[in-house]
Amino acid sequence: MVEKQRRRPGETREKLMNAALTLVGKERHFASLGIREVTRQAGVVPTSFYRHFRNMDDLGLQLVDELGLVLRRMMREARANVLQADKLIEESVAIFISHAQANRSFFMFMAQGLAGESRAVQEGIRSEMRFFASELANDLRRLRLVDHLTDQDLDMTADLVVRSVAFSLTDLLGVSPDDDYQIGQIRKRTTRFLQLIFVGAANWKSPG
Amino acid sequence: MVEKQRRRPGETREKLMNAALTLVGKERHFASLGIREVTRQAGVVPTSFYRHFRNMDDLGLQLVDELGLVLRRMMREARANVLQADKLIEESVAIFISHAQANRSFFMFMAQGLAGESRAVQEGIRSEMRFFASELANDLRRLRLVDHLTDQDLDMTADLVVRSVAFSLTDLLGVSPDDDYQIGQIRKRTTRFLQLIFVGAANWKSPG
DNA sequence: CAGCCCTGTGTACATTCGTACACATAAGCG
DNA sequence: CGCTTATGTGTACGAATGTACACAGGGCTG
Repeated sequence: MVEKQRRRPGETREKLMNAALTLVGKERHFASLGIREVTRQAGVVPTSFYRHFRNMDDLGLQLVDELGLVLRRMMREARANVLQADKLIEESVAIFISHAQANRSFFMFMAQGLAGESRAVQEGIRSEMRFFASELANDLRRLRLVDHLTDQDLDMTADLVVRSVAFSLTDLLGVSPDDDYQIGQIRKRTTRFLQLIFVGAANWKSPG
Repeated sequence: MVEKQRRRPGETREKLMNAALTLVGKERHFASLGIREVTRQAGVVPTSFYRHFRNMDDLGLQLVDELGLVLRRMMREARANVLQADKLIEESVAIFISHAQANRSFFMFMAQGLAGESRAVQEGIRSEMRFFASELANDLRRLRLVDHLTDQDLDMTADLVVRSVAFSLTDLLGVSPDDDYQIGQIRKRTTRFLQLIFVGAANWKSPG
């Protein structure tokens, strides 16, 4: 009797994933979310959840996949906008921060997941970061800014860069999105971190 | 009628805090722990919880305080054992890893708390890290290894070091405590990160 | 058009949760 | 000794949770 029109396929699934992200965006930790809570936020009946996910961990894994897309978009934009090596670091950090602001919940989920309770999610996020670092290493190789480094040392440098930026996430997500002053401070600090790392790379001599 | 002998004061409180840590050590996330769960693990009736803590966040805050003690102990040991600057980094990293292994649950709690859901716990852990970084900066100043840096740049360097080491935590806590090979890899990688940072610091010229 | 699958709903239930309350015992203190 | 305070236990209950099951309707394929 209740008339339901057919919605776009996968709509509820999206609603559920967005609901989880929304809750994460509201200071809630993903590990503490429940199925009922998420479906409530999504405006859907609890049992609908099982049509798309086996449990919350499963939903988390699918969020990691989407996170990968977000990161790739960010990488593409950075590649397009950072043309000359001059302001490379400043611009990259700025792009990162702007993406982190625009996808706050996603990045919160990422920061949480690094020490989350699902081993699979943890490994998924770690893997995304590794991929990101290896792409960064490729870009650096291509730009020939640090020509004297071995591949291995370049990988290490890229890894350290990605970690430092990722850690800045926890700073960024700890302040209000409107607090431009604090965000500017974080941007400056992150930039200096990366500059310090690159100075290190420029003067690095492989051990042995 | 049930005869209870008086235990050491604060014993139950310790049991509860240890119970929470134990659960965190078992891949559980602190944010997902419940009062009943913790009291069950502690072998105590649920209502006892309220004799010592207002809620789980409160317990978390008190754990942060204890975490401070653990960190201070580690710092003291590092200061005592790292006498000559020669192997400073290697030894410090080794001491860190050994402490992280010995207090695995504590450090897991710390890694989780950085992106946890209680703002107060988050801020507490961040504050411990700031303190740690400032102590490290003092030590570096005292050792006069990086004499040309301004105080501000030295603080930045120490901050980056602490962050890098903290991030290594998530690596470390992701592998089995018995997997000596992987742990060795993490130790080497962390060591090289710090070396890279110090090379950067040694060649750093303050902007402006 | 008939049938099936996919997706969403409603109901149901045992389990778990947080917490309130009353009570018991031991310690400290006058 | 008697009183207060701190700490622990037992019972209780309303609310929330995960999930099982039966059902409904639209879309696709035959």
